[in-house]
Amino acid sequence: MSKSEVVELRVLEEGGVVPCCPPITAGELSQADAEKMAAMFKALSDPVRLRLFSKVASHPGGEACVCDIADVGVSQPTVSHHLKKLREAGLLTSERRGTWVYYQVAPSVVAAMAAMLDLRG
Amino acid sequence: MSKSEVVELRVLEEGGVVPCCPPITAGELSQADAEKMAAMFKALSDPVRLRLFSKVASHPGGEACVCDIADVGVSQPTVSHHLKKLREAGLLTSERRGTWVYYQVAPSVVAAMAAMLDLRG
DNA sequence: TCCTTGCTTCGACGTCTGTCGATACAACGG
DNA sequence: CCGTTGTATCGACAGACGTCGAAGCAAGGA
Repeated sequence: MSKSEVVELRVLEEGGVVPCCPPITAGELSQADAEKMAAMFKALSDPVRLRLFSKVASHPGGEACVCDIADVGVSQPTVSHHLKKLREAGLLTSERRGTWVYYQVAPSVVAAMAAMLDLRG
Repeated sequence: MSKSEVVELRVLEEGGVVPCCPPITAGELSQADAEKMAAMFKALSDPVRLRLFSKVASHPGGEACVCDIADVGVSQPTVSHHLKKLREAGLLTSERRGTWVYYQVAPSVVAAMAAMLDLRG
């Protein structure tokens, strides 16, 4: 990474899904699209984050309390750090309910990835 | 990353496609699967690499000479460095023909990504 | 009001990464 | 041969990243 700017991935706009980027095989990516896609892939480029994401995604109801998914082999502050990264990338959303914080997969995230990979069928 | 091991992504075996990992939403990822998938996403987590990959993928014939794709805003050694990373991740293959080196998208890479995202049609 | 539990933030640390210029290597043409 | 052009490797450096323990904040119970 040469820049330290935060590139936020917009896969959701109010009212519906907005594809974040053109398919990766459809032509040369613009600088801006490349940065958006890279931010998304980067968020998934760590084994711990991937496991956290898949734990949330596969949890009944599509959401999970931090305490349900925290057992991924690193300390609790590190789990929190990775969940924050996933939040910032727009892949997860979080909500406090009483004592616990619940994480959900942001809607249409997987569909947005599918669009990038040109798998709209 | 805490470890420095090289995790090689095997999307191709002799004779056919072998899905690298289970779908990301199908259940909790094993440590090993998470590392393989992370390696693939990591290779695509840089804007320069993403642009190089898309240039190769969208080039007529599915392959491109380095000289055709090298204009991505960084120096020639840096381009070479990124192409090497994409090769090591199993996303691109390369072949020297005379003076020039041609890069191709490794077959079934995109399909392997689709399997991860559970988009099997 | 205190203590306990769940989660986040802070500060520090070693390691990995992207970048470059310089240099080396490969293939070809004179 | 030697020079030229295309590509890869080397060595160095600044910045980003993953990790941890310590400390902070939020919510609820005694």
